[in-house]
Amino acid sequence: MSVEEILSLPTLEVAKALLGCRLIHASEEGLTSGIIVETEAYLRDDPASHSFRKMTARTAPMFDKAGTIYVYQIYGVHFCANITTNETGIGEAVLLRALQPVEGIEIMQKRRKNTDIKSLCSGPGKLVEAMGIKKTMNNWVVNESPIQLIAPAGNNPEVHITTRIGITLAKDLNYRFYLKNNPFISRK
DNA sequence: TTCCCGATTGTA
DNA sequence: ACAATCGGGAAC
Repeated sequence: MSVEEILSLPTLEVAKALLGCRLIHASEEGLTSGIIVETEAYLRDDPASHSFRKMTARTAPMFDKAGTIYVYQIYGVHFCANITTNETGIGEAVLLRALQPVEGIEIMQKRRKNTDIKSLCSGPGKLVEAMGIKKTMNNWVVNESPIQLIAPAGNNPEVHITTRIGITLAKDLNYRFYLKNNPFISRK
């Protein structure tokens, strides 16, 4: 399946199909990339979603076309990155929660001040920092910017589905997806 | 304009 | 177990 095809799927399917895809950032500092190993879906009728029942200035990127990047600050400390899904006007997105580092590991380690490869991208705030994703990249579009996405060549990986992490509303929905037995996910 | 709190992380 | 830290969004 091509990236274009993946991004045209319903949000929950995108969250699953993004697993195994390669995320690349060709930055000024150099190129970093990793395999997406963990995601979460946020839907429009989902109380835990920033887009729940309304659009605001902050969440506008979630309502843009599929492939738009939504970057927001959390806890006043960290940033998280989402890939928007669905057609323009529908506020849904997939949160990138963990990557398996592939290229530019030294650059990631420099950004993260951390030498343990397992801890480089094992969380939404961690991967954003390691990949050099900035708030200014909010509204960028995948494959129309230095942020690139490449679909996997091989067959379908085995996927685990669980409840989402760190939320209180709608905490029982099984909207979290990760690659089974992958050591680079945020939590077991 | 005030107030509350979160899709987290690193340290104790 | 808990502090760090700040902007969005709702309430007043």
